[in-house]
Amino acid sequence: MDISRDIAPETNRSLPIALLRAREKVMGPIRAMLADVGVTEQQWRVLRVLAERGTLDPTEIADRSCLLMPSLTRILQTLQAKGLISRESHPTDRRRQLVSISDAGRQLIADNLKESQRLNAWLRERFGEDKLNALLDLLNELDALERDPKT
Amino acid sequence: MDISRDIAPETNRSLPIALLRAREKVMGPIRAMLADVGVTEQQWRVLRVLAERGTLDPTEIADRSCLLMPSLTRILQTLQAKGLISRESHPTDRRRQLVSISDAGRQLIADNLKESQRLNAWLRERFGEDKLNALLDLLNELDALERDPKT
DNA sequence: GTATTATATTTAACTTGTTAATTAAATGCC
DNA sequence: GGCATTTAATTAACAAGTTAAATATAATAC
Repeated sequence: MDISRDIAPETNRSLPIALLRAREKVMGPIRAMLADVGVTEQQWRVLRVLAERGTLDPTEIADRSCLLMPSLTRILQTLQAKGLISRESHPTDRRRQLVSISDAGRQLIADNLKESQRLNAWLRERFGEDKLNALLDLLNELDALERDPKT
Repeated sequence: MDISRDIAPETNRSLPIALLRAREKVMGPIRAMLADVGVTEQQWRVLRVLAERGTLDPTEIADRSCLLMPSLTRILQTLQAKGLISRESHPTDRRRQLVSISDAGRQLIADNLKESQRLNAWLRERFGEDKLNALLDLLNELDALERDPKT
């Protein structure tokens, strides 16, 4: 019973693995940069979303930064303890919160924005602008597929 | 000081986020399938690598399944406790181990292979064979870039 | 042969991912 | 109003990701 020939794609033809490897390739240098500042990749994502969109409630932050709520809960606690965000309760709906980035948070982003852009530029140059755009288009298109493969 | 205009790509143009979302789209159904069997996505990757390549040492398993050694250590312990793999020490190098999939492990793969292939087929059909291949090519090409953007 | 260096694996400590359960507040229905 | 139903956020429990340090064995240098 040799199962090896029945097994689906080789790892470099396996989409999940290929996505994982590609992500690691791109994130490695960014993680290294952030480690020097003492924030994780996920904390950085949250800060950037808040800097981009302003005050948001946790549900929208989770959506935009691709984090699940339980993870976000912990991350917001950490960021607040570090003084990088502030939270207040929603004026009319007491279940919700309003989260804002602090001046220190904005400063942290400003301090690392240039290096972040440099890494992006390196990728664009090394990989090619056209290929990068093609890749992003394909990924977004994939993400836009309807959800349920059972139907 | 409005930082929002300086901030790099929108999230749907951010490669790390796009890779994350795409991966979640692809892995969601697979994870659901595996949850029914009681193995995680990572445990499934390890089992498949062992089924494909036969007996391997942990270092090579880690490389092929895209796991870091500390994670793999824990996963191998779990898989052994479940009786899905067996381990013996290397005959000449006592630092190393030799890991093999067990009959139960092979059976688990056999039991889920068809559904796994069905999910792959769904993706190929829904997304398009050509696009899928183009995506895999781009991802592999990205992964093949030299590592260090500092140079 | 012994000391040094390198390699394979594990452990530790902390953060996040994931699913399920819980709490608290709002909404809808009668 | 009172009660079931939704919704926002948190907590709990366990698996995995990540970095650094520890352990054990091999290989190398002298």
